[in-house]
Amino acid sequence: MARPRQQTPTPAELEVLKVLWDRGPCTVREILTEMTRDTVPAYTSVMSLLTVMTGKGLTRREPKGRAFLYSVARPRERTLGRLVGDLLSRAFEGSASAMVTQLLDQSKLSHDELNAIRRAIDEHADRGGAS
Amino acid sequence: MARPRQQTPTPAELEVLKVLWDRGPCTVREILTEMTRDTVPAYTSVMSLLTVMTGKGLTRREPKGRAFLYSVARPRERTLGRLVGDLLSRAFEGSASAMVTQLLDQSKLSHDELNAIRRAIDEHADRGGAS
DNA sequence: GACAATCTACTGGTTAACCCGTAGATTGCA
DNA sequence: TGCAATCTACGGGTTAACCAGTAGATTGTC
Repeated sequence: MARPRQQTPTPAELEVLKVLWDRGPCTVREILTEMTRDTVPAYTSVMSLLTVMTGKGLTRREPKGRAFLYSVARPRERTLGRLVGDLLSRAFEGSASAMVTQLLDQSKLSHDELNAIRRAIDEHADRGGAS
Repeated sequence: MARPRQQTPTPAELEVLKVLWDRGPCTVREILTEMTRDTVPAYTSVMSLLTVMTGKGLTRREPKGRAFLYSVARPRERTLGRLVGDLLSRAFEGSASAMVTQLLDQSKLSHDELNAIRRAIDEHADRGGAS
């Protein structure tokens, strides 16, 4: 075994998921036209991606006319949560505060954004969970 | 071009970096014995990793006796910051609050940890940056 | 019916990521 | 001096990730 298959979406797969999150179920053609990237991939490249993603359980597909309609198999929050959780465990040993510290240092945050983070924390605390 | 070389450390590379962060400059042998993983890699596997990492600029090396002494080329915070920043831009469009929200939902946080996060935010705000 | 457009399935090619073995040099030690 | 241990350099092997072309079927249109 050389490299275990990644459970979390790869960068290219994430681009596709973002389109599906924004637009809902799409055909390959629709995904392609919605892709906002410096270099737009070929039609068949997106198809290959979707085939792999469906195999991974990231997307599902159903016939729609002569084409396929692709949709996400998991809610957006769950996929993003996995991405964050993966990094949290791999790089920060599960210490959320350490990760937030790095996040704060990394990005230039506005006052509003800082408050938004505070609100998110308060809401989370209110919702229970914390002992 | 098939896949651009990853600037941020890969999972396996991160394991090596963690040892170097904890123990300081190490030989291959030392890194190997300090590796706490379910399956310990072969000596030459760690060597290959370090060769790639040095090529990436993640580590440096200098002779030490008949072996090489490897050390990190960048401070820990910078590497971790890049990892977080990469995910922040790729998955959250730069919205730190959205990322924190996912982080909170993902991990079970104690009351102390929540407060630690709050402190980190306050310190960051005090240190300037936010308007 | 003929032609162009479009979609899928299949195949292939490249590189990073990951892992490891072997050969040869060097060293420590009995 | 001879042997074992150890380290580097080199090469190779596998798979995921990524990209794209070609063939064939289907469909819309004149």
